[in-house]
Amino acid sequence: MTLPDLSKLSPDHPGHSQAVRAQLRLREMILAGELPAGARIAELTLVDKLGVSRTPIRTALMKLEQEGLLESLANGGYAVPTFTERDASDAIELRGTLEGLAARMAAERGCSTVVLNDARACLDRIDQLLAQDSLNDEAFSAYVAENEQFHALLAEMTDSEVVRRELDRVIGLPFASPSGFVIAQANSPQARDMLIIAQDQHRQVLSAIENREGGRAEAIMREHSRLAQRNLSQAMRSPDLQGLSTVRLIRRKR
Amino acid sequence: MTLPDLSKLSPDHPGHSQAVRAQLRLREMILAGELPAGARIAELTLVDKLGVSRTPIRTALMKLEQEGLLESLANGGYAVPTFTERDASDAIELRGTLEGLAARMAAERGCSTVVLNDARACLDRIDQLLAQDSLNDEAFSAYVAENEQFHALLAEMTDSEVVRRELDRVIGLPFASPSGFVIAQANSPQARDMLIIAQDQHRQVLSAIENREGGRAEAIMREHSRLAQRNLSQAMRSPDLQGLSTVRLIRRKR
DNA sequence: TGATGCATTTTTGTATACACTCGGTATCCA
DNA sequence: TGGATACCGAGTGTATACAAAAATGCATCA
Repeated sequence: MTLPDLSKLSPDHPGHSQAVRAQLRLREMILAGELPAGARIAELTLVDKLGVSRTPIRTALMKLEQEGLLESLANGGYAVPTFTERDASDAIELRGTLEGLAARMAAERGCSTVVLNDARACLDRIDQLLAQDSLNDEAFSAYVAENEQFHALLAEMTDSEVVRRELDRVIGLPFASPSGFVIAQANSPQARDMLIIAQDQHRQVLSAIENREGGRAEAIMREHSRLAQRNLSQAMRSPDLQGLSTVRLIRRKR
Repeated sequence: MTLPDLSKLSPDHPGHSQAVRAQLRLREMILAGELPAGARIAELTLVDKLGVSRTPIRTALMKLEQEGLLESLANGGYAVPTFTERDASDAIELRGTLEGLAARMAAERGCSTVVLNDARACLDRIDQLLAQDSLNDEAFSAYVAENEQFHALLAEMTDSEVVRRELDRVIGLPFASPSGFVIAQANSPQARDMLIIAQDQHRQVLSAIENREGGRAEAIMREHSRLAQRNLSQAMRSPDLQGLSTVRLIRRKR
């Protein structure tokens, strides 16, 4: 499979403020490896590279630090952190734990039928996508979108602003995204099988929530995140996936 | 018991940057209820109140938003959010879940003997404090400090930067602090008993970690957070604690 | 009387100049 | 030659002026 084209160079993200545009551009630059990992990032160099003044750049840097894509240095300033495979693994485990909490809370407290219906519809669409025995790039992108949608709906089901916010935040962490590494094995022999398993877990967690089985719902979501762990480990070991932007950020052995 | 004096008005927090000082001052103002909940906060009014320019105020506002003490409005600007008792409860549950994760990871992966020794020493100091049958204010403050220290050490035990950062963040959330509501029942009849129970859980989780009993460690920390839930519920129902800054932020019924 | 459009004002977004701190280097003195 | 000090530059912290956008109020018209 040809990897999806991630080379939207310098998209201007119109309609946003300078600060947001700077944030988006910077994120792309970091993910693309354009900024040397570990090296200090001077605001003034970014003024040249991005063509905006220091003020929006400063806000963008602060936002990216809170996203975990930059680390703040002792004497002010920021640097691109170096990530280990373990960092990525921990981020996934963290997400799994919080999604487990969300699922349990949804089950115990109950959640509105409208969200449940949305979730069911979302899973139906995934079923349709998986009906074909091999996924083309287009179907695969659609799967990724629907998958993230389902996980977002799960966060909504908690009916807790605190948990929802935190879950959104953690999903935004580097490597923690629910579909961060599924791309790693897009149409390999086992690829579709993995997606089938994931989808079954989706169905099961939804049924657990509907039946008010809190413990079961939590356990399923935790186990569900192990799929991402497997994908991560596979991506790290597959030579032809080393070019992947997400994978490239991870340094083997600190 | 006389409630601890929280009226350090306008401390200048020397040695910090203007931005940090503004952040600290603003936090105090919010906790003290000086800023009307729900109302929009204009930067210019803060320029007058704090005597610094807009730039450090902006950074302070962003930091406080990420702390959960401010919410950002759709068209820019910030407002003091209104919290419900359920928000506070959710924050505590969230902390319990993450501390459970931390304890389990510490148990499963093992952690350095130095941190374990620090933790043991910390618990010994708590034991000493609890040896007296009634705690004066001083001893009580010391307890709060040691308690937070133990929880901080727990975060360190994970040996995972990702989880440690997230846990630190969640502990900073409004109402989520491990000793957020213990103050609520400082020297009531059951007060010391509660602390005794909490301390026993501290001991048990440490032993679980040492014995590599991940599941047990996790369960203990989750249950441990229920003590905070009980304190919260008690604080909300006790009329003479309504003046407490932490409690005052919570609106009954949204 | 109600709604709509415009003008005014308030508030945030952006650019930039200045201040201050921290490293590095070169120079001077012992 | 070694060490200490002074100077210089790079970079962040802060203040402020200006631009743009949004909210407000008023007046006018249907």
